[in-house]
Amino acid sequence: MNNADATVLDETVDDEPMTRAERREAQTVRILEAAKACFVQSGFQGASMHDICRVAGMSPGALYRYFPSKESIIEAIAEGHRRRDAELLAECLAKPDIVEGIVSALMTHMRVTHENALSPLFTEIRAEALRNEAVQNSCDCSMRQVHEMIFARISAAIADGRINPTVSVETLLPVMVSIGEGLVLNDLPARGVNMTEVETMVRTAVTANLRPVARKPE
Amino acid sequence: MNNADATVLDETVDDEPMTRAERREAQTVRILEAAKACFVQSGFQGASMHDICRVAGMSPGALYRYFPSKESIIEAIAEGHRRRDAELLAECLAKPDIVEGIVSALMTHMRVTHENALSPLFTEIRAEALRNEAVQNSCDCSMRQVHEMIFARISAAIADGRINPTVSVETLLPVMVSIGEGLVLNDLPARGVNMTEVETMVRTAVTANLRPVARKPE
DNA sequence: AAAGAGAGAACGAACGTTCGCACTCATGGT
DNA sequence: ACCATGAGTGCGAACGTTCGTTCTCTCTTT
Repeated sequence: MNNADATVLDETVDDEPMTRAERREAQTVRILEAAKACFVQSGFQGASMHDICRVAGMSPGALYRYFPSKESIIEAIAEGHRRRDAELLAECLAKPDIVEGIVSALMTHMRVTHENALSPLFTEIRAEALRNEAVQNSCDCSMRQVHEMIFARISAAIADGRINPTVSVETLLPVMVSIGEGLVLNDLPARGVNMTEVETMVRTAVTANLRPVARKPE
Repeated sequence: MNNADATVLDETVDDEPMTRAERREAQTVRILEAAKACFVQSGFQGASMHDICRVAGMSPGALYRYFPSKESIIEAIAEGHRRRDAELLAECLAKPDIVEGIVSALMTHMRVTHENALSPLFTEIRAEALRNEAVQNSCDCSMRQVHEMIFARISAAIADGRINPTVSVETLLPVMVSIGEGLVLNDLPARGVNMTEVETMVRTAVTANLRPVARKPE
């Protein structure tokens, strides 16, 4: 937080009165958004509570009514991140064709991350997970969910003879997830890479490794 | 640096006398190794100079004779990392077959990173690059070198008709580098993933996207 | 004697957090 | 319909701690 962006988060001026609970929820979101902005700019350890207070437009005393510590804010952000990721993935994997499901999961993840400029936050969370146990658990949980979802679909496809992968599922899964992480972290759209071509590459790679078996129409 | 590992870096007891320059070099290395250990455990921002001093077995006054600031230590580490990566890559890419060159570059990078437990440090450097300009430059420089090396080889192979890639080189490069980063960051060997199978997957994916053209023996 | 290397107390700044106090507002007894 | 009440909310100074760094002094080497 080097620069003096004392400008506060967009002050949504709504005259309509809020209940206590509504206001509380709104303030919580406000703090989390401010914290995300600060963490992206300075890192979890580099951003100070005073920074977050300034961006959120409230005093330390007020902020501490909503979160008991800096760490609890970090955990809330990591957890929110995890939840959204899981939802997104489940949606994409719902496609009937498994290759298309995986390709769309990868591409959508990249697109959404880029559109919301989440790649730095993701990088930060990944580093923090190395030493913060709560964040670590959040990441592990996320990873486990992803694995379970894809594992179920791939195992079924293998059993049905719809695909004939080059290697075992135990290898297939972590490698594909790692590749996805690499693609997301690098924020290729921001670097002007042609996303249509990326999709071609991804589809080619996934297809080559899953080796879908041609099925005759019933 | 929560735990009280006052134990100092392995005190290499060498009785043979050293020249001033030799001792200076040895102390510099000693500090860098201590710093790496602290940074891996607590992050660049989380590790304190006192932590580094304790692990290096010297006082703050002594340490500051070698590095003018904490940031200069971080920069030295990032730069050293970059240099070693570039050397390693150049070595692997020297293989005559371009597919095998890329595959071995990826696999070697993963193996070396795992053997030296560098994945956490790499994660840390990547996060720090988001806000530290010097580290950012170091990473950019590394990335540029990698791109140039692979670009030269791929372009030549295309011009010779030895490969016929699915997409343009401009997409091929960043995607392959991103995938490599994802694989390295995730430290698959540490998670018990079968590296032979990983190699199969990587080779399949690279081959499918580069599409080497079969050549008749001359 | 001059310069290099090391020790460790000490510095000001900044950190996460707490405290005391003022204000707001939903609520229930009248 | 009213206002007394108490919990909810906000402020900002202040706390104790820890941070990166500096200083002064003492040895060691040339």
